[in-house]
Amino acid sequence: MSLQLYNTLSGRKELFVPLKEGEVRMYVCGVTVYDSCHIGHARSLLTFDVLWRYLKFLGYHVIFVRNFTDLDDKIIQRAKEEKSRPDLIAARYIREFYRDSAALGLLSPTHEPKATEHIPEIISLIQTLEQKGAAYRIDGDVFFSVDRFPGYGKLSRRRLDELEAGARVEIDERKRSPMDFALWKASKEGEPFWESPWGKGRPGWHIECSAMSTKYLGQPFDIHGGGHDLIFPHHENEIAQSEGAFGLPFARYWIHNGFLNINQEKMSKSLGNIHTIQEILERHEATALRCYFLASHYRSPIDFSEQGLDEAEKSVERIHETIDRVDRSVQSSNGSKLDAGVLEAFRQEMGDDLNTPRALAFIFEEIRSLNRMLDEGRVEGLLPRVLALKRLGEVLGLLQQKPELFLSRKRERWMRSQGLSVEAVEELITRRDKARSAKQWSEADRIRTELQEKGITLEDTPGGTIWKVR
RNA sequence: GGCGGCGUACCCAAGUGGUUAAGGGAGAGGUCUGCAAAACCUCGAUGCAGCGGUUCGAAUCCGCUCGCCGCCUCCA
Repeated sequence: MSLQLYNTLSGRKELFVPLKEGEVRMYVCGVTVYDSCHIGHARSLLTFDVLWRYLKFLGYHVIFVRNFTDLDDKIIQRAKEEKSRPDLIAARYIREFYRDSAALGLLSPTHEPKATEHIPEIISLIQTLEQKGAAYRIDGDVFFSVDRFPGYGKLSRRRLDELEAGARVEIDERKRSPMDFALWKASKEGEPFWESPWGKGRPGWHIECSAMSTKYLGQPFDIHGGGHDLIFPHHENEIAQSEGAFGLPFARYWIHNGFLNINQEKMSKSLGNIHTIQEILERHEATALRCYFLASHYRSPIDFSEQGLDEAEKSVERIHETIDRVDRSVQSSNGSKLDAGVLEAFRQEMGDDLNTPRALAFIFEEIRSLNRMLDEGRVEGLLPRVLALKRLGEVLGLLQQKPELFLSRKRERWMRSQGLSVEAVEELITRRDKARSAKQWSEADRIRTELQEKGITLEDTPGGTIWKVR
């Protein structure tokens, strides 16, 4: 089954064919480490985590690079505010990033380069641009000259004259053209700096991605991704730098995830509507957040809501419940094959520009079908389908933990928040069981009601009474 | 001003020319159960912002109108 991906560069879905057969080289813009990551970052991270997992599922060897921007104005600003140092600020938020990343269940990329560790490559790239006449220096600054790159604007579909007409940014009068951007910035007193042919300074924002992507992936490489907001100017500038320097295409497929809004507004510090990943994961399972995002197409904007997250949590719980039910009732035998039809149906949906909502819909159809088989006691042919389903769950990152672990974590969080103890609950259940055996239904129901008021639901199954929260 | 996107049931959300408009959550009825819960079954949009048009046929294409949003500035 083929994979079609929407390429921002062409503005349409294209058949994905990697440059080198069987191998995919992919670069995604990571975060600037000046503050905690929020759920908008989470959406982008999860989008490309799923793309990576899916490419591997298709059998590709994937080299995945995601950078850290560990030096820029915002980090310097933050350091000043805290009377700290930029490198310490960056180190702190990189640590936080790794913690969030683990909590979200992200697979680690092949490489996670930092801008500060690639200064020689950056300097060398700027020198190449200077030699080509695409860059010019003013005092200790070096700028890219957009007029020297005829393709400027091809990614964001803008023309230079339109950009200039609409430019609202305060223009640095020294620049030759208003859209020229900094490749290298002379450092001011007290700012971090590196020695360079242009004096003490530091890289501009865009140049690091050009330097690092090419170092690890070569040029051209297959996929370049990031948030929708990066199309202009960041990715446009990356193209200008890399193609301007080497005269080769830069990245072949440009993939951008849609934005996440809060109450139809962008998340921003000034609006005070930022939800950090950490904050959300205190109240919800990471799997629920993942499922919530997967229920929308990655390019569509999402208007974030906790209600939506609650609904997603219920639906993902159903997947876990079903698989747990299968695990409890069907003898697993080794050597079982994965059901080819299930895998193929999944590829069909995902192959259409990662249509995860449809892939998810298919999974729920399978869930219903499997439950019916179990209800009816028809277990022949069930195992291959369950194994295939588990595989799909892994590719989407939904089934990273065993179902019983998902259920018990949810239970623990509830018990902790309500100040309940497992022993007390199980004691009550034992008493109810005794009452039930004696057919003392009113006493049994009284205990069940008591537990229900504490958010605990009982299920009397043939194998005994099990309990769930909320 | 320029460029782009969106408006589908109570809520979320697929579907971009052709049999009965996915899926999830909520709701109603039923099977099962001591009663429940879970699971399963059934039922929920003669209609896809509105109005015109093209077509044998449109949620899907075209035009207009209304409403909402993003980018053009640091931003996932």
